[in-house]
Amino acid sequence: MSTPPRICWFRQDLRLHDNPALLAAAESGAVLPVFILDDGNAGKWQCGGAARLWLHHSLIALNKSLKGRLSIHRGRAEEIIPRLCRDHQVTQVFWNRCYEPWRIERDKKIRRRLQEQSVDAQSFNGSLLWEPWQILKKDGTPYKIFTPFYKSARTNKPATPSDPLSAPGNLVPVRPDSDGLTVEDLELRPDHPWCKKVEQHWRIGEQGAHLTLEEFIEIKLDHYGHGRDFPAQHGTSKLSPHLHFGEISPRQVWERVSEAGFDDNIEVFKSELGWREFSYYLLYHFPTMVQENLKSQFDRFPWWLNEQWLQRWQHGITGVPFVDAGMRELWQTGHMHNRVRMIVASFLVKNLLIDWRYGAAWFWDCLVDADLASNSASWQWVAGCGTDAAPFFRIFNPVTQGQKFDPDGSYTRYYVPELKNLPNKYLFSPWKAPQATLDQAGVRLGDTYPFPLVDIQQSRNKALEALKRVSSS
DNA sequence: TTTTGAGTTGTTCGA
DNA sequence: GTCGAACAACTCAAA
Repeated sequence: MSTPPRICWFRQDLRLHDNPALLAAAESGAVLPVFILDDGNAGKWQCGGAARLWLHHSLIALNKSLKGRLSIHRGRAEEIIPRLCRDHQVTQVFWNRCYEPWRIERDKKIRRRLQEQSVDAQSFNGSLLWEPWQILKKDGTPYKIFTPFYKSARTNKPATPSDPLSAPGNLVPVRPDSDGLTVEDLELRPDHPWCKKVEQHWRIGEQGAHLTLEEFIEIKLDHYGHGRDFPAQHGTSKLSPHLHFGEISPRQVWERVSEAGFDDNIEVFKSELGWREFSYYLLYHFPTMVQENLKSQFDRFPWWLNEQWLQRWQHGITGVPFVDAGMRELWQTGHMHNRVRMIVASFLVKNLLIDWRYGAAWFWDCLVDADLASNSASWQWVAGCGTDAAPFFRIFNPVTQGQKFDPDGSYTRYYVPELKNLPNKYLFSPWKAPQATLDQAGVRLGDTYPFPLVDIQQSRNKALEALKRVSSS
């Protein structure tokens, strides 16, 4: 090897196409592609269980695209990257930017160390449509409300995001034979039957991401605005885990749906990409939001942690069928339909009065698309402590929501089969069913299916009282 | 500085 | 069954 390779450090961008760091690295000569599992720096925010399973397969796919040359490591990146540079006489390192507070800190440290050993480090935008620092109010401070943020992003800046890049045409990945670990060595996939169950729902990797996008555009996009609300219809894009790991970029998604035309459905879908951007934007400007209430009045909120209630929520045995269906979907697939996420979250926070952080932690471990920005921002939104959160009186009624958005009950019956013989009228509130109806459906409350943990009306009123006290001070 | 209108996704009650 | 109004008060963004 005459000239030393350049390092392309893969992080949340496990793809070859529209990868600006990779393209720059491949511009002249060989590339040493690197991945590091850096649990030490991530600490509490290391990749959760379900996401690790995803990562396992995504790395296998990426490694394959790189002809098996991905150099895989585990440990502290601020030690590994400089060491690789020394070992292989590397003088240039390329990566795409990440926005989690711990990653920003770490990357700064690495940049300094590389500078000390005269290695040039360059970073790029590979995972956002707009950089968080590009979009500010006239007074130079960041937006806190989605609508003006999104409007500003789409009008003041380049109205459409920049075009995606192609994959490098001349990619020569190199990896010294003895270097690094295998994907299996990272032990991301536990030996557990749960894995097989989750895996069958997904096509993981860059190719799978594009298949998923094309299918979405083909089949679901033209009624997305309405269809996305009905969990039994599978009307959402299911792109979130692909986007989280960067198997596909938001620029690529934006461009493809733009090519599909212009109508309300496409605009609604684009605004969902906008919400993803806004979550990253908030995380960048308000990094404490992963742990702290964005509205500090909520520091006084009388959360009440009932461990048993929390566990029953986690395992989908709250006795409220629509909530249980969602929690079981999460457990079985590593995913939950967006509308149902709002409902189970609202139930935890506003009916059980359990702190949103416990809910966020459970989602973090169970979701294949667990994303620090989206997870934190969305939980704060539901709990009402986010900057532009829902009005305090907006509390989802899990019975009404079930009747409205799972009208034939097929989603709920699928995940809560012990109620499958109940008529629609009582499917979402079995506690109201006459005894004869329960008997006929083979349901024995308190035995085959639990009584509800709380009374929906009473717990709602309790939350309203608490919220009233928090906001008037 | 002051003012004005608006703020993802709801529910309930009463006409 | 359908429809509109009420549900707090506050903060944000822009004029």
